[in-house]
Amino acid sequence: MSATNERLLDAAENGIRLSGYHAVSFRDLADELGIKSSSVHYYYRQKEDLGVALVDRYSKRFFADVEKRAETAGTDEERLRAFCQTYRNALTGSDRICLCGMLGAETCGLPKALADRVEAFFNANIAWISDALNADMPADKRAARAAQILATLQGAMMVATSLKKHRLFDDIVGALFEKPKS
Amino acid sequence: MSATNERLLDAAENGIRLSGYHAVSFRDLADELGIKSSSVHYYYRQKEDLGVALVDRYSKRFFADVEKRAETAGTDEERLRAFCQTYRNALTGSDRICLCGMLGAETCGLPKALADRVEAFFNANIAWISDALNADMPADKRAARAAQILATLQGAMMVATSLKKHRLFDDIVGALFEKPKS
DNA sequence: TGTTACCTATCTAACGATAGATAGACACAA
DNA sequence: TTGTGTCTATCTATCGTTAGATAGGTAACA
Repeated sequence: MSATNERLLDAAENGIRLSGYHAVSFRDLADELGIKSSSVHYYYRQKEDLGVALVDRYSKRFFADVEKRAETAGTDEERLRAFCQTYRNALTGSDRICLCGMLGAETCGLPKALADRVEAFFNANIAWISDALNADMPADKRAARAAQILATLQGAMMVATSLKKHRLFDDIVGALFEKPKS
Repeated sequence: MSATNERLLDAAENGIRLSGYHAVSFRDLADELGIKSSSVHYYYRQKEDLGVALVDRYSKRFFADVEKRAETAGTDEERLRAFCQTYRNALTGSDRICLCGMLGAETCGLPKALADRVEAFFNANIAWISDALNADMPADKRAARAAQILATLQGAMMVATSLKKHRLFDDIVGALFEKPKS
């Protein structure tokens, strides 16, 4: 992949994570890179293609990061914390919500191929978390708990950036791990 | 407020909750109502004004519904459940995520006046939930727990609609109230 | 009563800006 | 010479927005 292509994906990812799919235009991306918008079409024939490539790269990087962090984790809870840390890093490293969080909200207004990738990302998230949950939890409860963790992470990013209080993300996710007083 | 004005707000709210602020145009709204886009400008000079009016109406209706449901609630937990029920009804009654959930994700791409209203909506949410939380919880933990509940609700709407599994919302929110096994 | 003035709600028509997209030429490197 | 990457130039469609006309209703006034 060429350097320009990579810069293109970077710019598009930033823009979408900040303001949404429909708020990002080929012209803006081209201007940011110092090229012409027709050159953007050279890399991605349609905007939809750019979106799909974006989610693919994002998803690949995301799970690579999760796996890397989970490698050194001993317990189930440590694996879960590693997962949440990937989200946290995505937020605090860029002040932007998850790419798929944004696209997930916009689902109904997206090209089908793009919406399908986002759906796949979420399903993979839930599958990963389910695996990390304590095995003595019944299977159906594991799925619900996994979905809850995913929803909390996504919602926490959205609320925290919207309120411009990034610490809120930590507070929210921290409460997720709190042991109930016995 | 005239009937046309009301239909206008309805159409705009539906569109934004489905696909986002930038995906909704005055022309589309006008077409849906069977009027001209210039007539939309008669009611709202700028798109920003329409957005602000939309959040104001949404917020007013939202808290009216919450209060109505909470009226008959005896315990703190019942009040909280009433709050969540308002969200659930917004989702299942329309297959759309929260208006402010969508706008919150798009915050960085919105006119400031609009982003401010969304922020105010979330702050009011957190304040309401905090009040409903058990008073013997320390104040700072109440705020974190309130933010967590809000984030979970918002995230649950997004994930559930994105995966087209609306039952998932109930599973997620249900897990929020689950008593830990002692 | 008749007239004048304003208000409401809509229209036609157009503005400049921007959207996504395409065709074809050019330069350069393998 | 073939492919890669970028350009110029352009297209059609749509964006938010504005100006100005029109018709009907209401209210004040002579």
